[in-house]
This record gives sequence, C-alpha cells and structure tokens, in this order.
Amino acid sequence: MKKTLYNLHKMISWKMDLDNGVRHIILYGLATASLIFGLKWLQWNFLIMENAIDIYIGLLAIIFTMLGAWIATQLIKPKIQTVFLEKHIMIYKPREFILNQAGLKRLNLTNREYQILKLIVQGYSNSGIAEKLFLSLSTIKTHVSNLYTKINVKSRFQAIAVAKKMKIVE
Amino acid sequence: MKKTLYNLHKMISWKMDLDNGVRHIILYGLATASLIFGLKWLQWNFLIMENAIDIYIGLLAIIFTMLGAWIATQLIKPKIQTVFLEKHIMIYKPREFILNQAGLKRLNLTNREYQILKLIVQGYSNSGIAEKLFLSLSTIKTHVSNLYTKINVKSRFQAIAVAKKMKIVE
DNA sequence: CAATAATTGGTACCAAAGTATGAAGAAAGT
DNA sequence: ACTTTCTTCATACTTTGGTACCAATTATTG
Repeated sequence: MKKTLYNLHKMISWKMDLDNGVRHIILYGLATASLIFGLKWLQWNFLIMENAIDIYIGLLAIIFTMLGAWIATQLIKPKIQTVFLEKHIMIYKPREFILNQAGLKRLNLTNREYQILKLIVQGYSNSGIAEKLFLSLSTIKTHVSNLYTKINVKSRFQAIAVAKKMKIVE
Repeated sequence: MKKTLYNLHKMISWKMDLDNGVRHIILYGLATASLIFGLKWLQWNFLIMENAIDIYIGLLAIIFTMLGAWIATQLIKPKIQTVFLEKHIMIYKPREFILNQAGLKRLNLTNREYQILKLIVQGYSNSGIAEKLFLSLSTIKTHVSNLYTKINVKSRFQAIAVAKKMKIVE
C-alpha cells in the first residue's frame, strides 16, 4: 500500500516536471487514440445502413478539420512586439571647457602673461606667483600690469571674470 | 476586340480591389470544391476494393487535418507578445543651490557679517559695501576682519572660495 | 645685422585690503 | 537691572595690489 502511494507520487511529480512540448505530444497522442476508437464505433454503426456513408465522411471531415485547427492554434508561435519606453534621467551637466583660441589670440598676450593670468585665476597672489615661477615680485607686477592693460581691466577680480567669460581659462 | 480587352481589365482590377477577407472566402470555396471532387473520385475507386476503406479514411483524416490547420493559420489573429524595454534619456539638470543651514549656523556669523559676506562674494569692495549699506569704511573693515576670523581665512579670495564650497552663499 | 618683441628687474607712489585695539550705543537674554 | 552680544566708528599700522616709468638682457624676425 505504502509502495503504491510512493509510485503514484513519483508518477505525478514526473508529470509535473514535464515541459510543455512533451505534454502537448502526449495530449495529441491521447486525442488521436480516442478519435480512432470513436471512429471505429461510428464506422460499424453506419455500415449497417449503407446509404449513410456520406454523413459518416462529413462528420469525419468536420472532426479532423477541427483537430487540425486546434493543433495549429497550439503550435503557432506568438509574434514578439518590442515597445521602447523612454525614461528621463536627470544628471548634472559637467561644464566642459572649450578654449576660445580665437579670442585668446586677439588679445596678443605673451606666454608669460597668459601663464600668469592662469595662476591669478587659480587664486595665486603676486608673491605666490613670484615664488612659483622663481621670479621677483617686480617682474610679476610688471607682467600683471601689462596683462590688465591688454585685457582692459583694473583688478584681479575683473581679470578673473573676463578671462572666465571669454573662456580663455578654465 | 477592344471592348473585350476593356472588360478583362475591369475584371482584373475588380479582383485587385478585393480585400483579404473576401479573397480568403473565395479561396476556401475553391479548395472545398476541389476537395469534394477529389474525394468523390477516391470514393468510387476504393469502393471497388472494399477492404481499403481504412486507407481511405486515413487519407481523409490527414487531408482534413491539414485543411483545418491551414484555415486556422489563416484565420487566427496573430498572438502578440509585448516586450517593454526602458530607454534611459539623459537630460541636464540645472545646478540648484541648497543653503547649508547647519554649516552656516555653526560659524556663528552675525547678521551683518553674513550680509557683508554675501556682498563680498558678489564682488563688492569694502568701500562699495560701505556705500551700499550707508556705513563707514571702518565699520566694514571691522566686520570683514571679524568675519575672516570666524570662517578662518585671510583674504577675500579665500572667503569667497570657502563660502561657495560650504554652500552658505550662492 | 638691425629692429622689434618678450622677459626680467628695479624704484616710487597710491589705493585697497587686512589687523589690532579701543570705545560707545543698541538689542537681547537672564 | 545686569550681562552679553551686536553694531557702529575711529586710529594706526602692515601687506598686497596696481600704475608709471625706466632699464638690461634675450629671443625673434625682416
């Protein structure tokens, strides 16, 4: 008794594990088998009244047409339709720096002046620049003064503002 | 002769104009008719050798199964499986200013000091601030000096940099 | 080679920024 | 009422930034 139950359980779980393809094949097999039995029965019944052969064939045609249709509906693979959903993601814009070379050239800055301008923008003091470049404070002052004349400003703040606005420094 | 050609053309264009539904019905009709003829022929042939009735039925079953399947594939609305794909669109987020109130409070700035700090960040000079606030230059200097002590800097530039970095000013 | 531009440096002077110290009235909390 | 903080202002001094003018050296270019 216990063994029978165990086997039954095994059979059921075996059936549950089947994938759809195998299950369909079994269903088709069962359907075909029962159809054959049904048809045999119909055949013997109708053979007695011989004139009814056309009805028999008609029923046969209907049944197998439906069978074919059913099989077809089971086998047809679905068309796959892909829909794109657009989702907006907010990101911070990395403000990129594009050197305004034309503007820079128009200013006629010398290499030293441009170098010093970049240091000024970075927040260096005159003495800081002097130390960094191993030059005297006087030299830096001269360069800075000439620089201001060229870019037409009168102070560090203005120089920084103009240089950034003109995009000749980062 | 000319009239016949015209009629033919009319017939062809009539056929071309038919929609799929009507065309399918006609096709089914034709297929069914030819099947009936074929079956009648088979029926008389096989009736001579009566034992072959099973073969006849088998052929019948196969033919009608295929017919059913064919009809089904023609009539069934296509199954559509929809797949949603998310597409991320990057858009730039405008940098917003969120006041760091906690940091601001920690600095213990007085109202005047904070007000003056904001003006400094805007690029005002000490005398400019004095004019704007109808105060003497001495007063501004005092406030500025105390301010620098509180935020632990030694110059305007540093004050601006720190204030912006701490997000206590725009 | 000569002229020009760039680089470096100096002196003198002024303005602005920043520090130190003191002081006095106003506002706010205990 | 008293203390503390905030606000205002002043004086004196130092540092930094900026202009003007000059000068010497070193590329760079016609």
